[in-house]
Amino acid sequence: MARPRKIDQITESRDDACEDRIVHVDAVREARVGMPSAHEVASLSAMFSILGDPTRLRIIAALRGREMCVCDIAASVGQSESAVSHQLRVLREQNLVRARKNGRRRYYVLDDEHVEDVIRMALAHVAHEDGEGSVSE
Amino acid sequence: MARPRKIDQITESRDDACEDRIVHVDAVREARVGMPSAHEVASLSAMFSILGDPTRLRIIAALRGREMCVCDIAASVGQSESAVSHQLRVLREQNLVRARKNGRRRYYVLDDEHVEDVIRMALAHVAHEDGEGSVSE
DNA sequence: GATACTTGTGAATAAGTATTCATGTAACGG
DNA sequence: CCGTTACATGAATACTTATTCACAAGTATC
Repeated sequence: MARPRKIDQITESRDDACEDRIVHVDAVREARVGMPSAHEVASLSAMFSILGDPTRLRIIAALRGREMCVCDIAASVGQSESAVSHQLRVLREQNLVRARKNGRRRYYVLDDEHVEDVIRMALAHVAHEDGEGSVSE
Repeated sequence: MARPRKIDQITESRDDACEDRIVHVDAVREARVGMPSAHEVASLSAMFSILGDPTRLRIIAALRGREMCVCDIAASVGQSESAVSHQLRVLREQNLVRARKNGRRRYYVLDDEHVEDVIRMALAHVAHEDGEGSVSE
């Protein structure tokens, strides 16, 4: 009925808490052993959440191999400069982009070489899915 | 002040719309050329959104190399079976997991070899970030 | 068939979030 | 200075979403 909490609490592995019902004890144990740490899960989900927004994804895509000022980014992704600026702050806080100041412009560049790899791999994934025809069914 | 729309409209590239101000015309053109298609952006962001939830991420992590029934997944990720069932439906609809029915149990497996790769790469990224000490500052 | 068990699902709801508007601030030009 | 440009930021708000509760549906067991 409610939604009491979201983050911060579920990052616990609950090894000590009551485990409602377990059918395959060994499978659960293995799953728990192989489970990324709470910190890793938090970092990963934070990163994926950031990439999960179309505007941010476009911003990152636009910045591949290029530095751009805010208004050009806005034009590239088709959003207002204010909206882009808000999202750039999110990306900045996660160290995904970095800004260089030149006059009154601010030129943004990607600050994370791994993110490009992840997106490239995910793009390949999407292309493969489409080719296989198993994307939306 | 408002937030009139979110998806479905911003997926347009707006090549025809008014582009507020453009400083570096060539950079914007290049960015637009290199921009993934609206369909790709939508698919990518949908996939990243799914991975952006800690519970779903844990579910996927638990299912790596293993098939599990719902109650064991719930015990592994530390959530109620209902919550897990809801999330499994999301994962099912995106063809990330697949269910096998056996008696009254339902055994889930990963249905996407690429997702594991993406997560593995992202994990490496997080580990690297931590080592560099540039994750939360 | 009745009952217990496992999972799916719908409604409710609280928390989260992305955009817009308005405004602030720094940099440059007059 | 004063206005303009380029960007940042705070508040407002509409939209999204993850969990919980209650219950339904299917299955095995008695």
